[in-house]
Amino acid sequence: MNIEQVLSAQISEIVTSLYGEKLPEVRLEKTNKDFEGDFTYVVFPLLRVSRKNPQDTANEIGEKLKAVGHPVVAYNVVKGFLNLSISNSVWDDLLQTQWNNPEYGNQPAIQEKVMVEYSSPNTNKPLHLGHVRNNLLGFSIAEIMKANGYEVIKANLINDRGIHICKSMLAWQRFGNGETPDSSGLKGDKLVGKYYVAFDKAYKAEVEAMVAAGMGKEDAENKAPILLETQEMLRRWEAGDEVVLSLWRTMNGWVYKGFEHTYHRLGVDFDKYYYESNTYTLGKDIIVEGLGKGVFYRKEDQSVWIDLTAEGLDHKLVLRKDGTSVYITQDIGTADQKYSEYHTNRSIYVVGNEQDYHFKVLFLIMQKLGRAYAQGMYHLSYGMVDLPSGKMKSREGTVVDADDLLDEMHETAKAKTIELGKTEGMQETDLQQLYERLGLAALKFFILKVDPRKRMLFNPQESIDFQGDTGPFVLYTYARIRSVLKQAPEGWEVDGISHELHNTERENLELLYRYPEVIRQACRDYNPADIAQYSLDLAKAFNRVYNELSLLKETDPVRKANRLKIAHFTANTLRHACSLLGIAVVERM
RNA sequence: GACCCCAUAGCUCAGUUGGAUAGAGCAACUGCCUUCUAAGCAGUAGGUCGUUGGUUCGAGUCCAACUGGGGUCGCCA
Repeated sequence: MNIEQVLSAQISEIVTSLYGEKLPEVRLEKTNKDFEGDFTYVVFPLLRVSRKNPQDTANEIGEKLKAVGHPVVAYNVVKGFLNLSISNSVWDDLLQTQWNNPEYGNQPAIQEKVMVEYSSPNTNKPLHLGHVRNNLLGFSIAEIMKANGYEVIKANLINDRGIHICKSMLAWQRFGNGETPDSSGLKGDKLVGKYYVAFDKAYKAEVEAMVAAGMGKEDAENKAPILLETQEMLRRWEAGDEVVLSLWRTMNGWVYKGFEHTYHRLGVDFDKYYYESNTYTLGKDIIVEGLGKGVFYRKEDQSVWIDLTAEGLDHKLVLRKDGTSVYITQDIGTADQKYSEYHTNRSIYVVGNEQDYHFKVLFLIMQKLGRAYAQGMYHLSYGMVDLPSGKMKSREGTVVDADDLLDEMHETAKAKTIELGKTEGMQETDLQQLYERLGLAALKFFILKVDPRKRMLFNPQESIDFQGDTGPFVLYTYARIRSVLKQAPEGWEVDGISHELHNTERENLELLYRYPEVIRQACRDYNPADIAQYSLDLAKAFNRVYNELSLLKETDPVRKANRLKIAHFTANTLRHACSLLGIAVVERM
């Protein structure tokens, strides 16, 4: 039972005895910084039963709480706010039992499995900043769920087939002259992306020529020879044409190699890969099942639909008139497949908010089909990363390439580090690792500290900060603590009776105390930003301690030991929080 | 046209289930390194929380309308 629960129970009991009314729940808040106290109880809602003014009501409760003896040692009342000060022994107890616990914050294992599907790239172009946000969110959510006791399966559903890949393939056939990643030195995904752009260029030229020759624009867009040829290529792919399949395998192979490189550098990984070339036929049998159950209906043209007007949505096509599947057909089939393989209690889809409607429909369909697991499906819908000029568009080249960005971050980290000149005597390999980790930390923090649901702005003209509320700041605080601890003399960990805590120490401990709840909250909200914001608060709190008080030079051995324990505890927690964000700490910077 | 999301300081973002005088960082300005890492700390300045109503002891937070931005809307994924 934590302190809030103890307090809530005490208050509940006091209120019942004073006013004879049982409270549904007692809500405590963290006391505002400008007031004395640790927790605040707002008494306004109580006035109805206390029949006294706010001051008297609060005083009455405060007096009784204090009389209990623990944990409240003092209180004050401002208007209707009852501010409670908690005994130092609470913080001391936390410190002595947890300061050296590297697992602090982790929740006990629960018997629940969750699949987190993220990344899910198309294989016709390289990854850009939008994918980076997806990857970082997916990875972080997976880590957060693990810390909350879930068994997590990270899945990547690769969109490896379809008209867009055929576009790259056709353009390569036509303009590529046999170019390969080896022959050109280009990363595989970049090479394929290059031909995707080449296709678009050739296509636009054809359309333009046809329009100039007098054809209507829409007509031209549908009848451009290069497009017709691409559609023919897709038909041959579906028919199992070995020539097409072989080219498809080769080019996808290049892309996977390129992706693997970027994933590895980003530090994300997967337990399970799904390929749409395998899953795109799934779901048709479920459509039949749904027709039998009356969930779907068939139109005269043989296409199959679901009527969701009762749910405030629309009619939605689930199978084309020619019997081929659409996007949602696959997702219906894949959902069943995932469940039959893993029997997950929850399934999280990390996908952009442009697909909000799609997932709303998908989840409804699974429910109507009577799938019990539908209850645990969740769409982690995140906003786009916009540029000052607007949306990123691959075809138009207005994208921030993931690899380029990572290189840039590395170089910036290097320049800043050299400028500060604190890395004397470090090995070259260690320095390279430092630059890479710093650059990644800056990027990851920049992305993860904002609410996933909101769209965010990235300005390539302004480099991502290394100062202020940033990843490097958190790493700096960690490295600073490590540096101090390295210099601490042997045997500093003396035990002793608790003493009066300095304000900054107390605030540091209060934050440490909150960490497990932050982890639970981040899981409830599916929001890594909770962790990021918290780690900033914690780092700031420690830096205040550091600036106001001596650690190594403290003469009182017990105070010194406790202060170093706070430092150690903070470092552990920062490292833990960083790991949930996919950020690796550095021992020195 | 219908539906969904968003709007907080010059910029980028926080703001717990409705609570006290709306907070950080960046940019600007002022202090603090012959003492544990100054990628830090302390401070100054910067706000009609898009607008107008409503709900109530209390609204940045909830409701409605409006304005502005983004997204989606039967055969791309």
